Amino acid sequence: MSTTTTRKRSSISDVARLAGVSVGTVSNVLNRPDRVSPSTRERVEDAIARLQFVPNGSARQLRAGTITTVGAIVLDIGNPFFTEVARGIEDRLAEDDFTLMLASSDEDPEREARYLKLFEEHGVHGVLVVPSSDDIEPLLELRARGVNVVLLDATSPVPDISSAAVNDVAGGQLAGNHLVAQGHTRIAFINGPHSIRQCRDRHAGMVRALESAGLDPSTHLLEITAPSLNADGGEAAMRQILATTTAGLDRPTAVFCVNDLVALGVQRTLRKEHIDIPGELAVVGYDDVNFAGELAIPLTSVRQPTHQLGYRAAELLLAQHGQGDRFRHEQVQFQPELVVRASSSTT
Amino acid sequence: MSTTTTRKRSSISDVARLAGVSVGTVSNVLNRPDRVSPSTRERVEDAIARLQFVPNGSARQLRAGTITTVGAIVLDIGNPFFTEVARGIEDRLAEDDFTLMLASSDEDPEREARYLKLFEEHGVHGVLVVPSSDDIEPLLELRARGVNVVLLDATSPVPDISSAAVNDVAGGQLAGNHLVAQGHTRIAFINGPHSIRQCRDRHAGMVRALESAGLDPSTHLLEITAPSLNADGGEAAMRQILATTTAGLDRPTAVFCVNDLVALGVQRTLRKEHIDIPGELAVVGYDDVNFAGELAIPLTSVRQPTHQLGYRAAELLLAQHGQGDRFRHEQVQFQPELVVRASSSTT
DNA sequence: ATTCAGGGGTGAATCGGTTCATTCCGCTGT
DNA sequence: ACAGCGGAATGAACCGATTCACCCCTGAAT
Repeated sequence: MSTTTTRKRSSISDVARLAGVSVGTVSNVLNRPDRVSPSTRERVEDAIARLQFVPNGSARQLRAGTITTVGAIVLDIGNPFFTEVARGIEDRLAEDDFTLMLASSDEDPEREARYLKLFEEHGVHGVLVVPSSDDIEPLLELRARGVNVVLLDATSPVPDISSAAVNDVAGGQLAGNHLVAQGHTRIAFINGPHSIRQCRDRHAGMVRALESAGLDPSTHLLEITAPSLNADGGEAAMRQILATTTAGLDRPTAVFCVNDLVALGVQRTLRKEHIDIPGELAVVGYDDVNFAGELAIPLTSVRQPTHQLGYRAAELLLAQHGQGDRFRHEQVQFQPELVVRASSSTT
Repeated sequence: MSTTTTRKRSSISDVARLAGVSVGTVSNVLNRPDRVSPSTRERVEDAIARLQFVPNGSARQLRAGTITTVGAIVLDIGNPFFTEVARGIEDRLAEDDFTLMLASSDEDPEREARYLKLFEEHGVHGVLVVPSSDDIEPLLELRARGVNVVLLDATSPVPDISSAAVNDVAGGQLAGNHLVAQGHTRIAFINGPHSIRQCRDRHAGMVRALESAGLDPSTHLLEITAPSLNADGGEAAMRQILATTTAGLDRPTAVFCVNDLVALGVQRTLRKEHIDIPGELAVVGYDDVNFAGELAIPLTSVRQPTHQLGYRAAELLLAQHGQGDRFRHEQVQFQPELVVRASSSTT
């Protein structure tokens, strides 16, 4: 049983004293054991064990500079899409013995900035960021200060920064084409703020789909901004649509949701209101999260290669190691894929 | 536009030189602005801005000791239960301007140990841990070395460590009583390894429910260990049950799943195999995650106060601040609640 | 015997902040 | 004119590791 008293952390010099060697030797035991004779090494290791010595990471890092931690900031940790991406990141990092620190910005640039500062102050090797706004200037500055930066689920507007993303315009277009093909001409889009690129792009894709079908978006597309990008936000937005439109008249016959959590809220609302899916209202989501296929009405959704996205982004980050300005940055883009299920298909 | 060259981080003495003051003054501007005359303060702030100075967290922490970061280690970041708990933690921490570093142990004690070490080396203020095994000795040692520790979703076996948990025996019992009341006498339990307390306790609760109904668990309860505690694990376990039992004979008429992700996998499997829920097989999950009520067959589940759990745990951690050994530790326990839906109810 | 090589170990300098005893300076009161 | 005072600024010591120039010693080579 360990003691219950809180004693001060012991330092490398405590170990050195107890083992009867110099601090330099202890440091060598820690970092280059082969440079130390077996007998002294054992003495030192004994002392380490006896004192329960744990090296002070701050001191080590202060002197040595580099470190094997990377930070990641995603928009919403409650969204399975992002946790799957995080899993992909972790898997790639683990291959090089790096560890991940995960944080959620909740789409708030201020929170994002706070975490970036935290990461930078602690000297992470790099950061993977899903930007919560278009202003990537802070990220460029961060990079200029020596922190590797890779944009995640975003495409870099400048060539000298790497990014991994999924084509969201194509995703929106897939959804739009599908709905149009199903004969819908009044479509609602429950979206997030256009300050978020993903939202803007998916909207653009939807617009493009309508236009290429000869439908004027300004009359055939109704965009609603959800108060939050989760199930509750979806419910609120759906209720707003129901409250401001009349069935059979101006009410949309299909609703496209910016993600599956929103779609979940929409389905919940429609069930409570006894509105038939897809008969009265077709529903399409985005992300194809794990439960999408098992919902009361299995959800049509746009699938993204989540794990791959995270994995590749981490790879881009690790590749920059030590390359400095010489590194050839890459903008990787994956393609989404439509998974059609009962929520939008009349057959 | 920022420059594209990677320059070295500037330090406090660079700022001091540029502003024409001493390093001490710069430090004061940073930490106690009121001790500095407005004119010098402005000069220093100018210099900071011009150099894009970001204080080195390692150095600061090395000298100052304390810090406002806490670490949390959960079993599976892909499980909405844990992300909701994390949200609760974050909310409480934010009130005191602390920030959260989140990590996932994947139920692997070794990964847990790695993250604990990482957190300790970086001198976090404390850690919240969902233990991946019963051996909390490492955590006690960690505490003895001065890191505050609170057990999350676990009850401390020793009185001098705080914890916040939900009564899992009661949860298992709720599920068991319900299934028995519905007339089931052959029940399968898709569980995780008993090295995880939650799994053990839920099992104990189920056993207790059967016994109090006069049913011998050894013949009426079939426990299967899922290879992983997610949808894929649930699917594998369910297929194993189907492969080793015969409908109408020894096949269970109800299956209790250790969490909702597993239940999701079970539902998926049963749908593919055209087995009716709850007619041929009733399904009960655990956690009542956001999508539980919207599944094809709405899922009966044991609800836990996730947000509250995280919030309270964080509170317990923050309360220990500076109290040292004098602190009166607390073992908080919440009660779960059964939410009955169509997946287990014949009415 | 002398030189040399090199393994093993030493300890002071260093990283970039915080802290605090000390100095500096301008102003008031007598 | 001078002691006294207090706000502002200084700069050296310190936190705990890493690093590296240097020393010691033993055994091999000349």
